[in-house]
Amino acid sequence: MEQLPNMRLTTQRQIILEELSKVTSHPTANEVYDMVRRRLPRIGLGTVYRNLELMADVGVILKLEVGGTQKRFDATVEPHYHVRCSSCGKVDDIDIAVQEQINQVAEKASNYKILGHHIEFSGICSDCMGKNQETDIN
Amino acid sequence: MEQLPNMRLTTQRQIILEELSKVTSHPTANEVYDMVRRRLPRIGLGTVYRNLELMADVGVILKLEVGGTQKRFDATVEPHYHVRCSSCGKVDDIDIAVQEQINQVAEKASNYKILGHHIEFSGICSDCMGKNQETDIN
DNA sequence: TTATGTGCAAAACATTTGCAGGAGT
DNA sequence: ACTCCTGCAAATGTTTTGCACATAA
Repeated sequence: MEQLPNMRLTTQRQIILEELSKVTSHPTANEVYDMVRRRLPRIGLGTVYRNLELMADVGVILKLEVGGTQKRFDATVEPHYHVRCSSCGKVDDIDIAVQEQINQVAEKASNYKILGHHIEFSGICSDCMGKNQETDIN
Repeated sequence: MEQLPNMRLTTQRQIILEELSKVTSHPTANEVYDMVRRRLPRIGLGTVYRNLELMADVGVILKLEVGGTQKRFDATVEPHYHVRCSSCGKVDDIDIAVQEQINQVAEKASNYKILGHHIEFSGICSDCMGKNQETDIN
């Protein structure tokens, strides 16, 4: 699970990637499934999971393991950071400079061979700011 | 779920907190359950989940939503960062300075009221470094 | 005494997998 | 043709929840 293998170009894969590329909302697998199903009504949820996982392994998309119970996916693979709304669970990009140098700092401070890092901010989005933050915390 | 309510000091809660405080391994709920069960054999897994969640809400412990499928818990509540081994899934602390200032940078770059951030490094731990990294990726 | 907490078991989610038939190359 | 892939459904793994009984305050 690391190199591009004999990976076939199937309709399902094309459409999953197209739909994911259309949005900036970092959808969950189930949300991708819903999006794709409008065009391919007979696609299985398993296929969506298998292909999202596969594309993430190959590096065509990004798998975000952020807070909340579900994994999220992102068609933007360039390194960048995220905010997650503590109230509604929405995830947005944070467009600030990537701190490349902290990998080395972290490597010196640990026994690990550091490969990378991700920053997840938490906060309250402008939508939830208005309504006195209800409940959720998805 | 935010202020200390009429929270009773039960045996279960004391022991869960004691056991979690003994380790630095960021155990999952199930691992805490196993640790606690040695002392309280009849405790239910639901009780462990309920109390870990409750203590995290109140701020006595930290709930880590790092990569992998399970949440992890930490008795150290002071802000600090983590590394996760891409090979075996182990999570360790990374003892580097907390970048307090980036919250403001992020707030300017977004529509969010930023409350905090967490950095998760990924890497290969020294144990996995030796054996040419097997499989897992828990 | 009485509201809160617990154990147990079932339910609810999220994700993975086995398999028989289908489709890229 | 010959793999690899898909749909379907069942299995797995994690977390949550309903309820009757127990217990801290």
